[in-house]
Amino acid sequence: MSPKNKETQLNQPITEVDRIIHEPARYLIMAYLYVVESADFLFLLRQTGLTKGNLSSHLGKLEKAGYVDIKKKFSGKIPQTLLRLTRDGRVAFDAYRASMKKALADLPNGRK
Amino acid sequence: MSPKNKETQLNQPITEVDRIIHEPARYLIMAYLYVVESADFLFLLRQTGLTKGNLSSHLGKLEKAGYVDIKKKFSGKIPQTLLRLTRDGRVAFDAYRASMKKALADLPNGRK
DNA sequence: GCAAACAAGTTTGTTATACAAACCAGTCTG
DNA sequence: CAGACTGGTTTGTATAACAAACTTGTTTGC
Repeated sequence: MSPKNKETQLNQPITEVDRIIHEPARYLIMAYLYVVESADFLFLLRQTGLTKGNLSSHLGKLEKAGYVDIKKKFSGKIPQTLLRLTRDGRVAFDAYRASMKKALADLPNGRK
Repeated sequence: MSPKNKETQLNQPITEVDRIIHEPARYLIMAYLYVVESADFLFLLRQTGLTKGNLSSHLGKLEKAGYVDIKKKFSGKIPQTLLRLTRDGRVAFDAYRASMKKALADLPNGRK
């Protein structure tokens, strides 16, 4: 009924993973903000390859989660949206990466 | 307009990640099948902590993706559902883990 | 021997999500 | 000054995850 090894019990950090960051598009956005500190909408648009609508809505979610700070300015007469990771965002991103690494590591090998 | 570092260009393996496996519940299911080779529905139910409905539907998706093989038997008079990873499933799982590890590694450090 | 409880799942319904397409306000250009 | 372009936001749709309700059959209590 049960498998041979009744003791099998995996660590399950993956079930508690931060869903906000787990979404690949948002991971990517956060990864960019993580390394560049601050960027504008169009930079992220180009780099991530997302559509504008998508980028906008993911940024909205990240803002709502408190992970990014959105500031709207004018650069001359042109509106410009400036994005940066908040401290919380940086912390959450580090935590996500650590927890995923842990989930991905240490799996017994199983059999072929 | 753009951030200071115009060269910034991350590897973006994360955008091509296998969405079937990326879902934590399914990752967990596959991880169990990966190590135990074969298990029944109730074993997975207990181990994963998913509800029956959820487990059933995730298994359905994994089957449709060709990642798990579902066999229904009777154990005496009691119906029993036997699950195992297919070869494709094992390969995909390995690939997913490799690709996520890569995405999680090598991020420049950014600034505080 | 039949009613109620249980086993092993599946189906259904709700809520949320990702995504692209359409839209919009304002600016620049020929 | 008409049309194209910038820099986005809003809207619509299809999928998804999840829990709750249901189903088919079996076992147990009375």
